[in-house]
Amino acid sequence: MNEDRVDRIQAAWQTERPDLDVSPQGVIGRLHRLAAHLTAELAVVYAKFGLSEGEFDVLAALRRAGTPYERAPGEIALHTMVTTGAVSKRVDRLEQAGLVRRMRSSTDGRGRVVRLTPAGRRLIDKAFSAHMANEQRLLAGLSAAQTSQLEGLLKTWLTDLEPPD
Amino acid sequence: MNEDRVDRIQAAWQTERPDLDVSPQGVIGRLHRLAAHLTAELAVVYAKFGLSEGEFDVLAALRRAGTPYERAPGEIALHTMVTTGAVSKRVDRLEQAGLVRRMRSSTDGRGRVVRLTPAGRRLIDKAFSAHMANEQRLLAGLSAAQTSQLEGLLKTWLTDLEPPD
DNA sequence: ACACTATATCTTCCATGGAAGATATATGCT
DNA sequence: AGCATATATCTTCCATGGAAGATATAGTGT
Repeated sequence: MNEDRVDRIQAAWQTERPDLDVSPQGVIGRLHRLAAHLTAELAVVYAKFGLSEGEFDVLAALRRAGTPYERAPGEIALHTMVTTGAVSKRVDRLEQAGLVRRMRSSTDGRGRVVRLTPAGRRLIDKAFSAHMANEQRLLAGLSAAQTSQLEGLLKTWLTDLEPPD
Repeated sequence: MNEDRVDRIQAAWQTERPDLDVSPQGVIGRLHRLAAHLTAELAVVYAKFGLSEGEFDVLAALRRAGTPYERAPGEIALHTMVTTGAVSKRVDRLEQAGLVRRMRSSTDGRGRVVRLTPAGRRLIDKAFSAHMANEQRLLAGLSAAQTSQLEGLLKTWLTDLEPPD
């Protein structure tokens, strides 16, 4: 197969540090570059709906919770892999934009609940459809067989790194 | 195979948006989660050497350039996938720490050259060895065959998304 | 040589998120 | 009940990086 940027990086290390086995970079380096490119491509679509990646993630987490489209901030933090401080600020911005509302938890005085407004629901539904179309496009370079093989390998690895619950 | 977090997210979307094909998330969602976990794990090792990820990347780019371990800031920006503004600040910090020096380019009055100091060279050599050991560890959950299959698929995809030079 | 445009780097301003502290409420123990 | 500890969220401070403007120098056409 043709040489890509990661191959060139590996070749350079091979020359400079022949004592090391740099083969892990073949996987980890490429995964990082892919993630960076994908993130940038996905953000283009979020921006069409006036959203940043973080805001999109929060709306998506609320939307897929199902009616009444609400979750506690701590729960959102877990789903979106950021701290509760970050969630707090994202929710501030979304609330400002009228896409979510903050309410007191009915069961825990310390708790709050973030709920999608009707406008938030409409926006995330449109944005998510466009998001999926975008992801399809980004995967178009792989055949169905390659995609499913890749999915299996990523799942195996992720399960290893991210123990169940 | 067992259900992981991404499966659960997909199942939720399937229920909420049965009109959409959310299969791309099986690959893209997992890739993002993996990248996030790996980034965090790798940063632990950088920190042992007093480095952030960005600083490590700059030192690594200089180190693998070979003697005399120097590159122009713009070149570093390309290699590390950040803007020249970010490189400028990273180099500020590294220079402050005595790990690199900035010099005028001998061939272009506009250009500067960033060069590893002997201390920088020593540090990145130690840090990079530890980094590789860490990457080996993170890949330990996959067999050699799985790793090489995964590498092939990622390379195919990356080549599609990141056209050669 | 001069003017215009292009390029390399740096600077400034802003957005975002993490870490740790602050606050309010819950829970458990005596 | 009362007190200590735990928990949920928010706030504050700081680090980092992007975008666009500022500066210096190159290159190009006349």
